[in-house]
Amino acid sequence: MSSLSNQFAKTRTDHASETAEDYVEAIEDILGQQDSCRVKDLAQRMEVSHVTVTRILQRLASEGLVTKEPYGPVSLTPTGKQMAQASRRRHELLLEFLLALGVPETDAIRDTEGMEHHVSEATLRCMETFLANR
Amino acid sequence: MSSLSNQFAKTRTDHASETAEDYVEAIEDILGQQDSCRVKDLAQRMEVSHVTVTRILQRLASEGLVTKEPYGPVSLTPTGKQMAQASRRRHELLLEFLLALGVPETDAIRDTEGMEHHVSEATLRCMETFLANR
DNA sequence: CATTTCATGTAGCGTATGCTACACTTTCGA
DNA sequence: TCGAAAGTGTAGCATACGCTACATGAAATG
Repeated sequence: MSSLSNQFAKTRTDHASETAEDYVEAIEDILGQQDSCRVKDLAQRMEVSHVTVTRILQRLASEGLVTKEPYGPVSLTPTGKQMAQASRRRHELLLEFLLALGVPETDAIRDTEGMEHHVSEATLRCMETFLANR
Repeated sequence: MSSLSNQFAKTRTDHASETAEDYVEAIEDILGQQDSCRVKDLAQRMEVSHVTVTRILQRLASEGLVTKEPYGPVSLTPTGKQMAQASRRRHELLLEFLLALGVPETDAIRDTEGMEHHVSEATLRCMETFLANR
């Protein structure tokens, strides 16, 4: 029961790192489609105002995940890239798993967004096993 | 891709209702174990200060989910009970599913806490089907 | 090259959640 | 029954994220 309570607390203080993961993943994604990632691109993608993006980018920069000059484009640091790729792996694996489970694509995509930050390595491995043996 | 972006936005504004679900579920749980649920019980359970609990309970009361007199115990309204039971169903089903998938109990419990608020009805049904056909 | 337009930055506000410190109620035991 | 202990409330602060409004930089266009 204590692990349960611990998790309640953890969940609540982890929103900042969830946001970090969402952003670095989005940045990597955008950079895979176009040559630069701008505040505007992120604002559109995340459906928030550019102000919110700017502030979050400042925090991510202070955490060493992104680099950005004033009025310049956003890029990922090596640490940021690493986080983005780990996040992406979870994202894609989870989505594939839900689809394999029979979840309609619309729901699977939606659920993946919410769930991806809460899936442990252990669970990911079980999902991989499930996919391999299906 | 737009449903993906929509979900980003939704995820970010849904923390309040996630908290509501956590709390009503915890309250129901506590009331199943003892005759009354106090601020102190919730504070211990959620591992936050009693101040945080008090404030959240005020919000939940204003939303019609709980009732509470000053210095008195907490109880669930019919609406609150309903939310608690729906939340509990998701919780238990998800946990059972993860265990059936082979996830170690410790990880399964932890993951369930984080994921339960992000699992759609569609996915829950698929998990039920999986459990039935295993 | 000037002006308009688009992108970005900053100021300032709101909500939700977290805390410590202090005040007040309730409860319990000497 | 009265004082200490436990529980609860309130004040005030911090962080994260959301916004609008306004200022400024950059880019595009006539």
